[in-house]
Amino acid sequence: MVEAVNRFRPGSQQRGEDTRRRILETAFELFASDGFEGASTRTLAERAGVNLPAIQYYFGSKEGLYRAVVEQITDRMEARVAPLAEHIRVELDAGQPPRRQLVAMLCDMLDIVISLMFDENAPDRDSQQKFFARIEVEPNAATDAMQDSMIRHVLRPCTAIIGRLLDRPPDDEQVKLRAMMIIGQAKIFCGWGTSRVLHWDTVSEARVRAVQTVIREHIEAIFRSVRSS
Amino acid sequence: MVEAVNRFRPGSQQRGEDTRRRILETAFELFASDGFEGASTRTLAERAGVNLPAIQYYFGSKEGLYRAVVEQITDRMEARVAPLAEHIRVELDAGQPPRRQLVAMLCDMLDIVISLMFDENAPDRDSQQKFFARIEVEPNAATDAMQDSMIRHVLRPCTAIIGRLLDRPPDDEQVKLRAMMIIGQAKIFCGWGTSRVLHWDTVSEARVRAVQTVIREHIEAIFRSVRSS
DNA sequence: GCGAGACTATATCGATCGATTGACATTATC
DNA sequence: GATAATGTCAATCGATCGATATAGTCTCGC
Repeated sequence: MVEAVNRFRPGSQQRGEDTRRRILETAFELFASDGFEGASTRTLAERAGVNLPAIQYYFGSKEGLYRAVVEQITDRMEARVAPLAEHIRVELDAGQPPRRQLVAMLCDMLDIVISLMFDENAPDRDSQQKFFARIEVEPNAATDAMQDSMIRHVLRPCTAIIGRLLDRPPDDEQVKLRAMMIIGQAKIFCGWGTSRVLHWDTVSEARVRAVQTVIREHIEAIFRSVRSS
Repeated sequence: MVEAVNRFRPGSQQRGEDTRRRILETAFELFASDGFEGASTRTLAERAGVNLPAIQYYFGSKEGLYRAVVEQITDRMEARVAPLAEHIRVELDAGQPPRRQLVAMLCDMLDIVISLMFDENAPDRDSQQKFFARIEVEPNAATDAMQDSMIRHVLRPCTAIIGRLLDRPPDDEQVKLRAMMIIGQAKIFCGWGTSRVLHWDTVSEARVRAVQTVIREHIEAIFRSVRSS
């Protein structure tokens, strides 16, 4: 079987590009609120204003569309985190930074995570939070890759820093525990945080800074008390 | 239409009681791993070793079964938390406890939450964690009630204590933020915690205590540094 | 302006879902 | 042991799902 040279490329023209983007945006919102199985391709097509076969046309299958959504979020997350992750790696490789700098880098990382949760002036902030909560309960090849990316770009730099702060290897169990707990302080806002407890219908920049300030205080307090044993 | 006086009661006899319990257990595991829409009544009936109509017979509908599962978990959670929640309420009503006692009570509450996540020697610990993560993304009349229960029995006592520690009203935004973050340190273990980062295939009692010890240190460190402003 | 490729529309397929029917088996009660 | 209540069973219904077949429209290069 000879493969055709000029394969057709969905979304290569103007009209198709718009349609493809519209499907992707709607799928992001619908998958976030209803999940992969809960979101039907029919309501998705209707809400996006496209035909039912358009999903198969542009993304191959419903699963392919889900993959595309996850990869988009993963890329967005990596783009925001990667620079700091690289900076941390370089600083730690250069030697032993002073304690104050280690804590500062850890706080900077959590700042970015917080700003990711409350993605400023993004209309899909709510979907973003819901989707982050969903990857915990929808095991998948795509979501697994996203989790790996988050572990590599967020958790691993944190454990590296905390390992230095506690004078323990990065894969030490206590180091991993503390890293997870500190990240958990930010991750809690993916769930019933903003909607049910805090009644934040609008997320102002001041509120995001408030969250970042509090988590900074917690981190600094923790590593002012907890030192290498 | 006259209502019959002697309504039939599914599960009132020995055999039916066993069947009912078997369905409930299997539903707990299946809903936890596959979600409400992902879990089909057919695979559920097959795995529980019962017929397909047995679900409607004992629980009215699939949704009724889901409700029963959620209520069972909610009751289990309330039974573990309620005594301490009441103790905290009484102590705070009596006056202003010393700072040390406030922190101790907060740590005790988190101890219980941790032990709930890692429900010792329970065969369904994995399902428990998954289900706790699911209620964040599966809005429902039943899950909403469970969230309300968790807010009332866990979050509210924590905010009450933290309000005293910071000399602020319990509904102060900074108080609620700190309470959520502290609980988030425990809640993080519902997700990719035990399985992907820590590679805990078995959860020993020592590991649970390790988590409790670390979170105690964090709480004590936070309120050693952060005081009323 | 015409033909090829890019894109959209209608109708429908097979599979699976939750729920129901109606008959049968078991158990309790008198 | 007869009768009614309780529990189980195979068969099937209508609805909805994801995917496809097929035909039509639009756009751009020549």
